[in-house]
Amino acid sequence: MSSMATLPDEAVFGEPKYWQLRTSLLKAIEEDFSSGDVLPNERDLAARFGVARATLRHALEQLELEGRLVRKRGAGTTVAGPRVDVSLSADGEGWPGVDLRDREVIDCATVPVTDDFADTLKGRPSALVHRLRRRQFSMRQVVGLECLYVSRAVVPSLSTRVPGFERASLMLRQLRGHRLEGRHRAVELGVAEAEEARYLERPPGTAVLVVTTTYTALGRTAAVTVATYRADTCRLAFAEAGPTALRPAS
Amino acid sequence: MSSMATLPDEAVFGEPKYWQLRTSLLKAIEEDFSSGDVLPNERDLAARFGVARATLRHALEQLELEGRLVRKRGAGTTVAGPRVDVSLSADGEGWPGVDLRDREVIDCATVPVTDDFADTLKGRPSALVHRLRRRQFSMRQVVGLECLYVSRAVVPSLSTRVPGFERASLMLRQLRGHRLEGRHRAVELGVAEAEEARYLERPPGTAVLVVTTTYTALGRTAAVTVATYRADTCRLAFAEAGPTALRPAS
DNA sequence: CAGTGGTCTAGACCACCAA
DNA sequence: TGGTGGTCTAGACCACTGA
Repeated sequence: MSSMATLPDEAVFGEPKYWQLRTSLLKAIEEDFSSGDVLPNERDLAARFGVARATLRHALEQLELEGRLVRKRGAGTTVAGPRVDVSLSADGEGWPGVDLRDREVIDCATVPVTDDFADTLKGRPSALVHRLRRRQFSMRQVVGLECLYVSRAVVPSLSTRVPGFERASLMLRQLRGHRLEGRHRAVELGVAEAEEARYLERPPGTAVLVVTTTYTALGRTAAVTVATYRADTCRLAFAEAGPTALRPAS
Repeated sequence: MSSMATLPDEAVFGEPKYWQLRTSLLKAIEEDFSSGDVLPNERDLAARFGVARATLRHALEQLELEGRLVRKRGAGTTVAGPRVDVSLSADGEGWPGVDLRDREVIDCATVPVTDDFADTLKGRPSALVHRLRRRQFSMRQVVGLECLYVSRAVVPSLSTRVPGFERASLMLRQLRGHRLEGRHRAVELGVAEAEEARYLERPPGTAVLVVTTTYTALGRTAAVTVATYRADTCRLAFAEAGPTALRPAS
């Protein structure tokens, strides 16, 4: 605790106060705290460092973004555990995964295409696509939200009579029946909108890693998934597997 | 401009003001502005929306994190262009890339291992590794910083007489001489520390996408690269290439 | 130099959680 | 119900950019 009592005396000029504060706090939580420990409340901490609460909060925000702290309204601020590895290549050898471990179907329906995919995914006769939304867990914690759009050119019809859960596995089975011709992935930073945020059990505006995967089959874009993972608690792992998967050095 | 003049009348309760503000601004910059346009200054904007400047700034911070705005101290706030695609699989079929297009060598030296890699990378006789730091450009803009650590078990010696630039390509050549046995990648969110931030031409604390790649050769961890990309302006693309690269559907 | 975004303060009130 | 983090305000000063 002592090491977090003060700011460095010889203030590094040009370094904003909130950044020095972050560094001091980071050192403190690494040395004097461990995963799950509760930090003093913001007002006390601010007083102890001799700064305004807003300044202290600025530092805490940084550390939360880095996944070092977990703050909960009404409760308190605790030291975070190490990030959870989310494997993106487990499903990886092709189509989206079907295994139900750590996955929960939210809904599966046929809906109008959202603007972004209109050009790549739209089937001829109509502008409808199948949409499967799933929530992904790891270590019993919500880590991400996965939204899979499937073109009707690939999976033409889907009975509405079947409940969402079974419709989901029906769709995935049909999808896997096709030969996958290509896949493309992109990762970028985003923020969770209201609904998304609720599913992730976080406030709106939370930073998320957005993984967009495009699947090609039958010579066209057959499906697209947009998966968002909590940036504070997740690390995305692309295990490019064993020796044989790689081209030998030339 | 008119659409950004006010907050929605029927304030969605439970939605914080800064979030409504973000949404209004986002709509405005999508409808009434285009890439490169300059926004009114923060004091004017705050007044126009009838909020405190801090609240307005909170909204702008969100939009900046999302890559929709670019704010520059002393200059102003402008609407950002689309994110730059950084291909991580171009080098991709194996060892770190050697091509010099869009790459600038910062330095190449033999240094003591940094704590994090001590266990995985350390060679027997000493705790020294080779370190190559490069800056990566795309469209003439700095997008990332790449730091490659190479075990001395794989590249034993490296003349200090040769200047950094040539030493770099010498090292890479030796590295590529080995057969690559495996590779592992992870992506997570981080923030740029002071020095890192300078290279990226951003203030400290800037959100970055951290890509950690581990290379296996000679039955051990031969090299590790830690690459950081500006999260606001970059999208990481993993082109998993053509049809043949994928396993046929079973 | 005037104008911009960046930092910091001191204080208020609110929404939520746990005892 | 008391204490926590979350939001918001009004104002000050600083550091930087560009004409």
